[in-house]
Amino acid sequence: MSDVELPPASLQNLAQDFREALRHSVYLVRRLDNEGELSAAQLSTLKMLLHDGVRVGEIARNLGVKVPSATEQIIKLEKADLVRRDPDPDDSRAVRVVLTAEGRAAVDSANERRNAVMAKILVALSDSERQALAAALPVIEKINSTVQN
Amino acid sequence: MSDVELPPASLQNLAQDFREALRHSVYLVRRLDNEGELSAAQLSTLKMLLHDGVRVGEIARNLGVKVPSATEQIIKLEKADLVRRDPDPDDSRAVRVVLTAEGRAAVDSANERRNAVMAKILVALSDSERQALAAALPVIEKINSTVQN
DNA sequence: CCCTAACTATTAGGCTACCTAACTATGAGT
DNA sequence: ACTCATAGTTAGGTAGCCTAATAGTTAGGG
Repeated sequence: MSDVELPPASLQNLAQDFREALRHSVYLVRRLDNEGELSAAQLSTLKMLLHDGVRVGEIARNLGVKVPSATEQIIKLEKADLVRRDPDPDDSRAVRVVLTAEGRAAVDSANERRNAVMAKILVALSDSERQALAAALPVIEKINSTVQN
Repeated sequence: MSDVELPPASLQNLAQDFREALRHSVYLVRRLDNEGELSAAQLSTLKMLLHDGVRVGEIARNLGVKVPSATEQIIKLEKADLVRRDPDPDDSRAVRVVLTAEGRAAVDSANERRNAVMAKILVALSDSERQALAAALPVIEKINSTVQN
């Protein structure tokens, strides 16, 4: 390989360290997940629906899963009366998934519970640590958005 | 609830935003996972073994899973000749899991592949973005370490 | 028009990785 | 030596993802 354009070692290190942090974060997410009445996948799905009337395909795309996986989650949520599947008035192939009142309440409650757990962790950090974290979040989201495919 | 000790709204927001970032990162991790010959769980398990002779219970604890889940992974890795299970000389209930030469090679190769993918993403960031990310990683790891339960 | 190609969603079947409960074997304390 | 705790495995179950196959709908070209 050429030595032009070769990313500096620091980039490799950053990649390594970031990957490691993400790996460990998986355990954190898992922990958070036990905290709730809703699974992570279910909560994520419900969150998509806060803007009413979303199609299955759009949900799948936003969640980074295939359409059948989204359908599966939606069916579970429907059985729990958290969502409803309405026909799309404009396209009868499509389905508009909407939150029920219970669904909306469930999102709020699950969100609060999980935020509380997370806040309890964050409160142990110093101001500068919280600042560093806050400053990095947009970057992380930018990175995440590159995966949107 | 009392209004003393109540965390400021910014803490709630940070918790919210961080959770959201983690949620999206799951998709990134999934993407990275398809990049490798080893699954994330397998690679994580192998990584534990870079310090030779680790017990099953310790692996489980480090991976944040229960012992049977660790056993399951180890058996798969053993079938693939990536690890070996040796009796513990000091405690014959215990098992010392050690990497084989192939296992060590597999870790290195999978790591490189994944780092390369990640580096390709990171190279698109600006210097200050990379700095912000780098500055936050220790904080994130600190947060992660609080979960070690 | 209508026929084909593209698209939306569901169903069917399969895999991985996790869990709990029950078991085996060994170790350690009294 | 008996009991209780500890290390690991086995058995059985669940969630969440996938691909392939299917049904129904739309849209565009002859």
